[in-house]
Amino acid sequence: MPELPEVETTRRGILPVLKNQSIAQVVVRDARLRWPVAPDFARRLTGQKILNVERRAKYLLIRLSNGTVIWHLGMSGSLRVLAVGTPPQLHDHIDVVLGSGRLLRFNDPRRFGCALWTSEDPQQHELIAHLGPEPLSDAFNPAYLVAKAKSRKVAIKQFIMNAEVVVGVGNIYASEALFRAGIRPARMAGRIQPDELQRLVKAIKQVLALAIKVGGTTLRDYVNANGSPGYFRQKLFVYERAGEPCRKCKTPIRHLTQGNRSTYYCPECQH
DNA sequence: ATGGGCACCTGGCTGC
DNA sequence: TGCAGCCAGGTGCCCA
Repeated sequence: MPELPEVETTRRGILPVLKNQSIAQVVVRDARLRWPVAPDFARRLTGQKILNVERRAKYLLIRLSNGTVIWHLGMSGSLRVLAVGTPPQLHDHIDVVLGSGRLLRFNDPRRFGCALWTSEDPQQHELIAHLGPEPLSDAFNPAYLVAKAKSRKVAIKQFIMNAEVVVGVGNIYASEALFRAGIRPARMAGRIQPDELQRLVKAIKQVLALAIKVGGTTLRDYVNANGSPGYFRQKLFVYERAGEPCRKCKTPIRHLTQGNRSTYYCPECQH
């Protein structure tokens, strides 16, 4: 479910609630996530103070006085803030109960998410250390992307979805950014001209920044920390719009499959 | 090194 | 009404 804007929206929602709180209790109802929740997860967290909530790629980093929780929402996960005593529902796998009388509740129907405690520097964690630059940072710039794309034969859409190239660009925003940049998603990355890649860098930054501004995209079940949906769906130009008229030129939007994922583009606006 | 395909899992929708 | 088949915001891993 969540791409970078949804994870960032979640981070901003939970940060003020979690910051400087102590963890009174942790309830793990189902440990069968992508990687099983460690048997000592609850014990490691209980009694710790939450110092900050950061984000790297689509991972939330919950900084505690004794370490860090690396939390990923997978395809269908969400973190919500609720009052202690709120009855758990189906797929509510983990509760982090705070001293304030509120709790952080993790719901994840498909269980592709994970929650890992580490005492080490999370930036050095094997899931995080090898990741490419943050899309909204200066390190992600045209010169970088041009160098990175050189002689790469993968389709540009799969290329920008590769977290080693740039993090945080998922299936929705990859199609949307390519539309905004006017680039066809199936073209080989290494054959895209520098000026086009420059437009693409700009488009990725713009689309992600705008999506964060409006709270992300809710297609089916994404909700933020307050249980509210995101409003970027209204601003989608191509995603899930196959057959519908392009918002710029009225040409029907096309669909294709790349790497087992759906891609959408306008045959008139993208070359 | 690179690219491609599959696996993990549940639920919602479609069409027979 | 029931059910098989297909699809879904991610990403690690295995194979050529």
